[in-house]
Amino acid sequence: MAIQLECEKILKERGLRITKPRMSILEQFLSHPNALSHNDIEEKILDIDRITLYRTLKSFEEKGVIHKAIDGTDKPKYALCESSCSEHAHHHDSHLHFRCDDCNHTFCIEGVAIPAIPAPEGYHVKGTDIVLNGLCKNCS
Amino acid sequence: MAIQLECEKILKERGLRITKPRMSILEQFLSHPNALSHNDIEEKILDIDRITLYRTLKSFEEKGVIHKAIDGTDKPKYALCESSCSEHAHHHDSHLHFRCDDCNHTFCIEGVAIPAIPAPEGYHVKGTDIVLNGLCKNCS
DNA sequence: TATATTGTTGCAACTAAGATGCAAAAGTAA
DNA sequence: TTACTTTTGCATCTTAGTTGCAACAATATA
Ligand SMILES: [Mn+2]
Ligand SMILES: [Mn+2]
Ligand SMILES: [Zn+2]
Ligand SMILES: [Zn+2]
Repeated sequence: MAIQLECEKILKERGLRITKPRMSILEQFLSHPNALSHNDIEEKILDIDRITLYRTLKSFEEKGVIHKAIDGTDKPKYALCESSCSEHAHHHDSHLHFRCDDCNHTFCIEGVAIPAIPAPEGYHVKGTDIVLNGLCKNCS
Repeated sequence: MAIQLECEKILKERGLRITKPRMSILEQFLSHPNALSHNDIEEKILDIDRITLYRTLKSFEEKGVIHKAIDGTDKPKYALCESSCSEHAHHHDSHLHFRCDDCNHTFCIEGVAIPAIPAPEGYHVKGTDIVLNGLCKNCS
């Protein structure tokens, strides 16, 4: 499917109006395999206000279009959600993230089972986030 | 051992001069079981310049006194290192962190083995960070 | 296809986080 | 006590993120 059409489809499905900034931002996510920071996007789309970008990322996250990819750095990064995610629930509890030491890109890794970590004495575990680091496919 | 003496000992061991700000900051780490953010410390020690705090945290980290505790939030938190850590190497690769959903405190968890995560196809894994969340001992 | 309605954008203005240069002050060793 | 070196605190700057608001754009519906 053409990338434009796919963007429109996603925005419509999540009840977001189709606007120029949203289309270009979403296009960035669809055309990059790695998670993107606010800054990454700002550098790629020059004709967009940074406040709009903040707000777009926030509403994308709220509507289940993107999710924060925890990668151990201080700069938040965002990545596309699975199509099953919605305003009400994100459904990728069990995927992990990989940060490349060389290119510094962060990737969502689907299809690797998250092991159950034995709960430390006295703690009640509800969730597990795993961040791997090392060399990505390109940098190996 | 008196807490003052312990602070002095740690600073001397790591080749850091004993100064008033360093003593009070280190005292905070020794007297709290949870990881502390810049802000946590600033609120507790009122007579210290925030720039000095930034620089102290940085040199503590460089000298192996504290380490960054990855906890999935955007605010960096720091926790005491094991005594085996040094300027040249941190030796707590294999401990994990727990963030409490209720009190928002982050704890280092020693003594829970970090499982080997199967490496995703094409990636070369060098390290694993695990962050658990749920309820801590106090909040359970 | 024009209009009403509502959501979105971009700007200004603000707050918070963090870094750097530098002179004065403090710690250490002789 | 002095000489040497590190550390501190201040001023200043940069970057990150938030909020209020008027103008504007997207959609619905007549
Ligand atoms: Mn992800
Ligand atoms: Mn730790
Ligand atoms: Zn890479
Ligand atoms: Zn708690």
